[in-house]
Amino acid sequence: MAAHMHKTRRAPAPTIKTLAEITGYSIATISKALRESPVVAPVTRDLIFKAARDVGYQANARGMALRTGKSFQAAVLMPVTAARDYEWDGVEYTQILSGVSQALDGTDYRMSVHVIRDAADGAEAARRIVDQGLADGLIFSGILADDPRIDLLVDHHFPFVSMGRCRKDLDYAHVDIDNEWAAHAATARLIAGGHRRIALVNPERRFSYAMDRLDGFARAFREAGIAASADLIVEGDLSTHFGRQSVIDLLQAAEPPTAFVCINESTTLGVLSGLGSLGRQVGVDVDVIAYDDINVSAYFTPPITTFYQPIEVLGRTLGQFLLKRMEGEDPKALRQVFRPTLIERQPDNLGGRLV
Amino acid sequence: MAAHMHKTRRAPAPTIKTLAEITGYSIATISKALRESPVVAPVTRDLIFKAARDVGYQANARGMALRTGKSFQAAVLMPVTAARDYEWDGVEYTQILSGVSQALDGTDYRMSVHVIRDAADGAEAARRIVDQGLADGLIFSGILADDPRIDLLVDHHFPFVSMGRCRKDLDYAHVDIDNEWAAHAATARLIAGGHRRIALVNPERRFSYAMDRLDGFARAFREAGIAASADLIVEGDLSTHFGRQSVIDLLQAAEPPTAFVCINESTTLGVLSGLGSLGRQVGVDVDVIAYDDINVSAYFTPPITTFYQPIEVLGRTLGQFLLKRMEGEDPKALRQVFRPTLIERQPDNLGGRLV
DNA sequence: TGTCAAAATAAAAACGTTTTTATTTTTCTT
DNA sequence: AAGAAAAATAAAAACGTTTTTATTTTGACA
Repeated sequence: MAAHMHKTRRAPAPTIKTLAEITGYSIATISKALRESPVVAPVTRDLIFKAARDVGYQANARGMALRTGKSFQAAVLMPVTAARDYEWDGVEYTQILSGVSQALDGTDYRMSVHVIRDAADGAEAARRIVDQGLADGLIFSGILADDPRIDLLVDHHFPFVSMGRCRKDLDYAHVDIDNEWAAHAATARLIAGGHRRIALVNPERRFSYAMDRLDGFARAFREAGIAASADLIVEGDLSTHFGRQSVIDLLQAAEPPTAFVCINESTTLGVLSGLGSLGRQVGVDVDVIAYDDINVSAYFTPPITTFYQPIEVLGRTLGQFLLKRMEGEDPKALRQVFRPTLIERQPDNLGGRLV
Repeated sequence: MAAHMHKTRRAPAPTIKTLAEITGYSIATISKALRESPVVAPVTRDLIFKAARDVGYQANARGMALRTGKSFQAAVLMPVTAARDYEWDGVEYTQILSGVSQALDGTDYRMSVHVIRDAADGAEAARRIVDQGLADGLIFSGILADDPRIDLLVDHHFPFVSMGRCRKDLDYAHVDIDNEWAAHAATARLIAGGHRRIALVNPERRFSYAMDRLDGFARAFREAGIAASADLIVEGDLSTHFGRQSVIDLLQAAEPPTAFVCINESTTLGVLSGLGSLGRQVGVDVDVIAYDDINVSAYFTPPITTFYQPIEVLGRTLGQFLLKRMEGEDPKALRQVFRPTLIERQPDNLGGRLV
């Protein structure tokens, strides 16, 4: 029967103009009322709010964006190096994004994610975001000892929060792990357990936190009055592959390590894999202590003692700080350095058992 | 000396108006020229392009957005269930985002990520994105057998690509893993190796792909003319914790399983952890076969035989399909189902060894 | 009750585009 | 060389806001 059922035309979304027609006020008044400007009379404000609720008014983000010059986007740079076969990469970013998103929840800001492949790519992305106003604020990690992004953003007064600190004396908002402290604590623990030949599986030195860890590692030896096993420091990307290969290489040295300090859950898995393939048993032949941010070490075989700091918390703090920065808060007030907590998991009889 | 060094005022970014002034053409012509409209003379087009290049003109996304009604955002719903202590969660999303981002690279679209906590949250996010025009297209996963998001989006003619298929007969763009096939192949392999008591660690049935796997699992038994070990099917979230607990529960049954089919790398790690803690050796006491999308199983101890499909490829396809959908391409033409490839890693002597 | 200040609201401009419509210029035809 | 058609360009309007400026209304005071 119904000859040609044409699609139900959806009513166009109401705008402030709609509200103006409904209430009889001008669009200027509507706008001010909705933004709770004190110049509009309380009674009309309430009236307008009611009308807005009735028709289900939602401010048009594009109109606001054009007028205000803001984008209402909080950008996050997500590093993914993933060459083929290195795909367990950046897995902790899920948690970071989750944390940032939680902080942004209920605000007008959305989270946009920019995947970057390396440091140069990251610098370029930051530049583009600033130049084109792609976002109102920026969050990023993998801070280099001398990071061009930080210089750029500070210079442009662009709101940002970095996860990690660079090694320059600049004022900027940041969240970080106390890497020096953690590396020191881990190393000192192994030294106290009798280890002398301790390997450090570390990121490349251009990363700021790689330096921090080297510092902590060295301090532990210094405080114990022993020469650091500097020849057992390996540096590379944070892949599982790298962890595995490092173990295989290190263990065929003349004086092989009796213990390992690992950088993150990804390399730790690689280290365990390497040890397993060489038939070495963790907690018997060798000790491993790691840093973990996604609480996965409990499931390794065997479970590994770690310094644990849930990275989602950092993500949340990053988001909160960024919101404040975007509102103009002084970056000096927006700094937080977390100390991970030790979680003992091995049947850990570190105390003269080995060596 | 320099008394009061005032900040160098950055020149305002050039607009089409700037270009109009420089070239002497009207803004209408500038706009059309930049968009390569055929109505503008080639010679003036070139002239305008040159001017644009010279002054470093970048189209203002906000102006375009307002005028066109588009947002130039491709939204991705990222599920993060992460209760405390279940934090190795959704780790494959890094790769998905990476893939989507690759596809979007070089286009005008940016990727915005919306974190969702559960199915209801996801439905709400989809609704908000559609209603408020937060994005021009949507990508999401974790498809339910009867997924409200798909109904909503199809109904609104909103461009989207789902990772996974729902169990309703609707036309929509999607990318999927052939879960039925993979579950069948894994189960059949174990049956051929002599296993009869095979456990399936599966997601909850409301997920479409959980059903697909059940189908494949059942088919393998049916084809072998054996009754399926239906009592060994466990269903839960995809956490490592669940994998571990499932093993512990299953192995104290009257007739425990001699093999496990695992759903993803996260549960697999849990299963291995559970087996390890019970002193069972994979490849000796019990066989495990898994599905892996981030290529991490090679590093488990022992390495696990898996059906592997790099999920970044799916991400890339999702992004490519979405672009096409947003350009109006027929969803019927945008479907792809991937079959993972078997990677044998165990010293796998499946062939009458057990049982 | 008339004047003036304060309060409330309205009008208009602007943000940077795209698109529709109008105008001018060029080219072709005869 | 005139006229018409086609090509090229310009003008103007619109997208939905916010903000600045202008106008009207109200209230206080004498």
